[in-house]
Amino acid sequence: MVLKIHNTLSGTKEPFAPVDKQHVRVYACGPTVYNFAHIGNARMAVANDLLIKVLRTQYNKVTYVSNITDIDDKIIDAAHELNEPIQNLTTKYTKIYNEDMAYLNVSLPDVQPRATDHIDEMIVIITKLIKNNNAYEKEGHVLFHVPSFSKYGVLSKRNRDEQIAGSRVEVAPFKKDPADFILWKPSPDPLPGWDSPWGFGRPGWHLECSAMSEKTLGLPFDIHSGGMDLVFPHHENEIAQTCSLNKTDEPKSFARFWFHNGFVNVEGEKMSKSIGNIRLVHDLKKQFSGEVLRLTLLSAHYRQPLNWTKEIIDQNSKMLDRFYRTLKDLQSVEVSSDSLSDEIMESLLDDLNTPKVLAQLNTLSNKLSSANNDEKMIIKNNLIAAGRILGIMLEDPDLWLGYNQSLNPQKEEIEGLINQRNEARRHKDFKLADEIRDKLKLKGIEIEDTKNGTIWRKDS
RNA sequence: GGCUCGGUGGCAGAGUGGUUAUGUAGGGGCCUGCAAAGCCUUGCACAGCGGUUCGAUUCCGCUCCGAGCCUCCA
Repeated sequence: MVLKIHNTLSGTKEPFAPVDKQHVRVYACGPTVYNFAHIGNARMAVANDLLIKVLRTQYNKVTYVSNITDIDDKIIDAAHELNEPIQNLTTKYTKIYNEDMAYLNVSLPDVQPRATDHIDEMIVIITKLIKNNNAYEKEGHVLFHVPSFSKYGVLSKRNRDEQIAGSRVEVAPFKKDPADFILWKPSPDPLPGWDSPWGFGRPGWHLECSAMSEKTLGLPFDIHSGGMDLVFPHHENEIAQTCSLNKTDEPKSFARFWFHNGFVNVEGEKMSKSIGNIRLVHDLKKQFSGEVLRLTLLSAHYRQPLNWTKEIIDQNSKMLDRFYRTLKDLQSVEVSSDSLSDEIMESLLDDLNTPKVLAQLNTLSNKLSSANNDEKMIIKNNLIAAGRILGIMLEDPDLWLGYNQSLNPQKEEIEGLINQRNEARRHKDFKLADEIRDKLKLKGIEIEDTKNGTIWRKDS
């Protein structure tokens, strides 16, 4: 079985082969920390987390780097508005980002470099780019000269001249070419900055990833990832910088695979501040469990757009409950291995086809009622093994489903009522029995009469 | 205007040149005093028009529709 990944560079699904089989290296463009993470940020984190977990089933050593952008004009603006020091803001939101992602069962990257810790490296890169005639200084700015890189546009498959024709971008007067982008810009007082050969200033956004990816992983590395929208211009510019720096026009000398996840829409519309429909993980946490949110993110293929609605959250919540119920029914079954069936593994390896995996798990789960012991073991093994990679079904089934409320403060009262009801049922006083059941229902308690007696759970 | 990617059943969402995706919602039934949970069963589909083919939802072309990017953006 071979892992296949859609490579934006070729526009096709390709068999994955690492540069170094002993050490797979992945870099994902992480968040700009000036606010709470939204569900779109989460999709990127979850997609990459899944990619890494799948890679780890195939390779012994995988290093996952995902940066924190902690210097940026949006951050400066936010800090100014809140009248808060920039560092307080970025430290705070970095911490919250990591907490929110942990809630979604996203593992922390192996390395999480910060842009502001790599200013020196960036200055070195700029100096070299100027020396190589790929960049120039003008009015305190340093710009990358796009025509100096012949392969500009390979990733996003854009023809520069055609773009410019229909472009509505206002071109800064100091640009030699309209497509030239900023490597360094001046920071007039009181804006934050660093001393450089071009004066006090701060780096352009694209530069940090070129600096940090090379420093943390070395070149070329295997997979460079991020959200769809980063393809142009961010990743295109990174390619131009890093390749020019190393005097090559071969994009694969930077990263072999480019992995991009699709967008999350909300109720059919793009998330945006003006519409006011941004869904923050911070808020969703109050209403939904991490596993439900994560499963919902995985319910569509990572490259497809995902329409975030209450309905799909509910659907996935039900699916997850069913999986847990299957696991509950299998509690007494011993697991002998933790291996995933070839079929399901194949789906994961096929460009992370999570909807297909979920369908397979459902099919498997549906076989429970007619399964013999061996088959039950297989069902359980697969659910658990798949859950570990997908980041779901990690809780205790009884607790998840609301059973086993030994710590519920109303436990005695509830069980008292259940005893009263069963007493009434014995006397065939079904009117009273149903009244008691309704009363429990109002308390959020659902009861089930099984052949082993009445059991109860907290209704979610 | 340019580039890219899509249009699958009420909804969500995979996939395939000829055979049930799967979930959810709906219909019918079993179980139950009635429920709950579970089980069984059953509708409902591949945007349109051409072409290739013995056969296309699947390949090709065109049309229509939608989304993203071209400007900060996950």
